Amino acid sequence: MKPTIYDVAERAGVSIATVSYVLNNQRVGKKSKEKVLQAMRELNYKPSVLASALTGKPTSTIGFLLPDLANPFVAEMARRVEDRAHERGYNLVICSTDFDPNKEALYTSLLKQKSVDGFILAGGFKSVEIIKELLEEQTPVALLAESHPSTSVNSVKVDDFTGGYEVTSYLLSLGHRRIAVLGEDATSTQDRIRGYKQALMENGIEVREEWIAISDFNRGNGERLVGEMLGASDRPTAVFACNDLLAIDAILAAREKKIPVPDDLSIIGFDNTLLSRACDPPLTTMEQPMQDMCSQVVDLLIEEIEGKSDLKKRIIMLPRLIIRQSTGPCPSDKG
Amino acid sequence: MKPTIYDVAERAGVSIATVSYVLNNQRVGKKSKEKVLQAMRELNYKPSVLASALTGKPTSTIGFLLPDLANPFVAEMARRVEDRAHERGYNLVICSTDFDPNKEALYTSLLKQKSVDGFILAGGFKSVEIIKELLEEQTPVALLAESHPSTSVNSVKVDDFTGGYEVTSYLLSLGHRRIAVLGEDATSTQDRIRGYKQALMENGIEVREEWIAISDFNRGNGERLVGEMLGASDRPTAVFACNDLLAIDAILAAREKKIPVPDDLSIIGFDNTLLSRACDPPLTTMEQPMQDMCSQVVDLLIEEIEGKSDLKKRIIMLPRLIIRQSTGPCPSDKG
DNA sequence: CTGAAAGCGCTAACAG
DNA sequence: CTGTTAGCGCTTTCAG
Repeated sequence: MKPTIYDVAERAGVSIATVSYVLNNQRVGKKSKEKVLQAMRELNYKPSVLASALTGKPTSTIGFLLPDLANPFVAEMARRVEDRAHERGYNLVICSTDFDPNKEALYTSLLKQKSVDGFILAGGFKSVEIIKELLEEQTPVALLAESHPSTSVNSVKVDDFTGGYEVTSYLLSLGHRRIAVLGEDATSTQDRIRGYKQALMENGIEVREEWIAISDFNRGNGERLVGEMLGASDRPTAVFACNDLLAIDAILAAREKKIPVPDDLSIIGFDNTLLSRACDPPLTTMEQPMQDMCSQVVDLLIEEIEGKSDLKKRIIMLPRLIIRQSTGPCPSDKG
Repeated sequence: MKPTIYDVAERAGVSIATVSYVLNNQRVGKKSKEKVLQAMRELNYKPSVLASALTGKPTSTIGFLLPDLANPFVAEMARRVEDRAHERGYNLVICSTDFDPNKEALYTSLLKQKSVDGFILAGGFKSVEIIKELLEEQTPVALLAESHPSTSVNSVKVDDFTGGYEVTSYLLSLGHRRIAVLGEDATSTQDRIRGYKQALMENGIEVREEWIAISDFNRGNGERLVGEMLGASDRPTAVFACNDLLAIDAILAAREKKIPVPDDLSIIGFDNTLLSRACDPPLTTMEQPMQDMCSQVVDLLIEEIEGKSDLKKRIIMLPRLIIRQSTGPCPSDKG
């Protein structure tokens, strides 16, 4: 069997209390301490987190719910969160929710049973009820790339409205007037679209609802949606995709229809994932300062867990336009 | 406070033992059972996994060590593993090791303290000592996309040798004679390269060591390595990249040097990740049957955890060539 | 079929 | 400074 605190105590010739004290660096005489440490080494003793957690100590484990780990953007984010969490001595239990409130409920419940110290909810977390419930139970929570205006909860995100606005303004500055949007059913998308509409309106351009496409989360759906818009005789000259993956869908759709990018169609993404550099043409995209955002949520959550701070914060970062080769001036347009 | 088994017992007017029995559906009288269930519902009682684990029950948590979650291939794999694990009622604690034996040691040790039921070690797990140690301690382990020939451990992987052999044979069949390889420092790469060499030798083609490049794990390094090979006057007409990410590096390098793909340079990847369809040209690549592999490791591990089977298996799956547009006939060659 | 009670490994008063 | 001891929430003999 694995050695327990009793084995260590016996070997060191002290009581288990003393061992426990050195474990938690409390006041312990130098000599006993050395004996205990020695015994621990000899037995290769590792205290059980379970047992200590049962007495009320934290488990140093964070539940991290995200939409879909297979999405490269999400994965990159997860890695950042993981790194910061590990730096601070926490592990991550990761669950993909697929934007499904049932899974959200299931996983939060399960992980609470496993006594995680808190939750990071990323991307498009659907169920506001669950967030409220966690809050009421005093379970530490922090939202990443998401925020619920009406609830008082820690969150870190990019300013999506501004992002959408700037993307659109950039396309407008290139002369585009017929700009489509492709998004997912997430609050971030909605904000980006609001920014998009705002920019259009400020320039006296009519918003055309048929050019606002919301993809569900099945892969390939985005490609089809863009394909349909491009198939129309009166087609857009630019597509604003609400994330890089969708932008790639748009590129594929254009390639399918033999529409050259960026000559006849400009495509702009969002996120600046690794993909955006790798695809062809390299993607013009809005960068989210992921590294920063991720370490911030982790820190925010841990402050709350460790009780160092009980005031909630909402941190909003500004996205930044990265211009590559998927966008260009609007082709001469007789419409 | 959260309700405990005592609260339920009290409310139901039975002893905690009875409650525990219904929790584990043991023999319990129909009436008491109903009362207990009722009480649980009313209190919204959820048993603590910690407490039950402390008595020797499993935690239903698996430690999943992988090289780097930010790598899209790895992330996709993680998602598959996650799905299967969840289906079977397990959660995943995910840790990225960056091929660093120190991290491997750190995380396995930490997670053992947290009483995970077993480990899945994926990709390029470096430290054989750790694997042996886990085995000796009887900690359930399964390797994914990796195997250690000399140790008796559950594993699921693709036949890398055959993969390398077939990739190379395919390039040879297209007329290529000057084939470079780009890999990472992992055992899978070594096997694939062995297959590559074998194919060359069988065709009486000399192996040129300067065309075997091993990238370290810093991004962009692959691109530079390929760039150097392509810069030489006597350059390869095909590149076999040992994974899709490296293949994209190769594409970028070729683009940089204005070498058209596949006309003047064929590039072939490995893994068939989502990326391979998205990049331009779409990548010819060796597909690993990931879905299958991932559910198999999970099942293998869980069988061991649940003690249903104590014989070890090594499952080897065959990769499959997916031909897309990044490969073509060898350009006429005066060499 | 059900209850009393010991114990899982550790923490934290409380005494000494 | 150190030991005794009572839990933490649950499982599991062992009696009844």
